[in-house]
Amino acid sequence: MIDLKLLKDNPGIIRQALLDRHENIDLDKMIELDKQRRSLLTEIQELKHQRNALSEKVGKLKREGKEPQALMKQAKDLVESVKELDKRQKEVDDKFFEAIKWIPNIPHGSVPVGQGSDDNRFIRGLKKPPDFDFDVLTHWEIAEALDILDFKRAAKVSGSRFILYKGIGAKLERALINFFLDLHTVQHGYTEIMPPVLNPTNCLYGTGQLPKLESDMYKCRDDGFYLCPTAEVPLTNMHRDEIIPEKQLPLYYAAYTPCFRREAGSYGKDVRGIKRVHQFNKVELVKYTVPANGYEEFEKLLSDAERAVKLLGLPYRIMLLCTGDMTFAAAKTYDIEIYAAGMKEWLEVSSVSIYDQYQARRANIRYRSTKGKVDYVCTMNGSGLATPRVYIALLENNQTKDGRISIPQVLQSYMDGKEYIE
RNA sequence: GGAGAGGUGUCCGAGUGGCCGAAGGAGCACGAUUGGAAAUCGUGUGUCUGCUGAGAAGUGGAUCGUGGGUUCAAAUCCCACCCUCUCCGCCA
Repeated sequence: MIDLKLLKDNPGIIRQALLDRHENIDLDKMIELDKQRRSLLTEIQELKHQRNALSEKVGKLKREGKEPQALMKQAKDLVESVKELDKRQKEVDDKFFEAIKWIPNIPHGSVPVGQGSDDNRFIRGLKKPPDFDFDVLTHWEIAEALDILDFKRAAKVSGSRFILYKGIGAKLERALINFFLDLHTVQHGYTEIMPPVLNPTNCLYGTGQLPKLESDMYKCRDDGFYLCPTAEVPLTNMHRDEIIPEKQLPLYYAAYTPCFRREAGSYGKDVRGIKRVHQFNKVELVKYTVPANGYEEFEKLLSDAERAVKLLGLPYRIMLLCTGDMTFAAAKTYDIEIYAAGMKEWLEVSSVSIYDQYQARRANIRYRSTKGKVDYVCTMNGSGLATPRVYIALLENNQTKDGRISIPQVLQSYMDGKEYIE
């Protein structure tokens, strides 16, 4: 949620943000609703004040053993009009708060203004894809030859866009998850969490998936739960409605969870292989910080995720997303992309975003400063990393001329010391 | 799934219709004490929000799990729901 003071005092900033993000939202209507609700509120509060004053007098009279009938009648009449106004106010209020949920976050000043992925800015890493001196295969060709992914049976069990890992292929997936978790918890200081992955509606509003991404999530019919689309949801909602003492900040959390996405609207896109699937594994990193330290911690979070890619020895680059390519709630986002030699494309393996106080306002996560002031925390998160695309890159970049896959050294201890999949 | 107990501020906990935004304690902040600290003593300390104000502040409203209801007046009474704990049942 944006800061409501902005809407009242400085709507120009929001207007510019909407323009930069190419969001078509009727801001004037919201400003008008806000005015309405404020004036109604003032009116109601005045009446309630009168009522309260009368009630107080009634109490006093009774205590003194006097007759309060006249005052009680007066108060009763007042109450009627209060009820009427209350109802109207609630209607306007509901409309207003429903509407402002659709206002996205204000992009940070360092974010380039642009339309889409072509306007993203190269930050660091590899500028050109690496060369191979033989004909490289795609990951689905390699996986089938090595019998480590079973596409047919995945489809039989669950349909298209599902993965069935097999044998040492399954072990490789598990190795990646464990490597990521160990790296971030032992070396980067994150606390490991294993959260529930069925999350109720209010959690998804808290992190900003709802209302906008409703159609991209799986919903349980009978209980209203959503299947967790990213561990960001449980990790950020852990401290919902809390006031955290400043001394406890920053909080670092890392969690492995499966992630579920309907991929609605991507029919026919990336159907081969495991680039775009309905269920995938991801280790997610989430930080809660004091707003003043937000961007410093954000850069550190990025390098924590980057380190995972580096240690795996995969070719990567870091891109700064432009205003048009960022998600709804983010103020700034970096993507880490790995080059997949077989598919010949850059794959997003991590999206690292900072939300400033936007998520915290929605989820009501605050901190008490050492001086006693209460304010919203700053939240941020990033994948560290999402496995399927790392898996793709491993198969496609680490393939050898003779059809084997070399296992990166950091994974070998998780793979019974093996150096190759063959 | 059945039976019972309970949900109050940052935390613990008292409060059964008006003088209760809420005793007491812990914590936290500031000050005194100290060479410094601990301990001790003193003072302060919920949150959200409307209006006025440049601001300091002033003055209102709301808030005791959530939503309704009764009443001039609700933390307190009534109804529904949610959650937690204990016991029983079922079960990986």
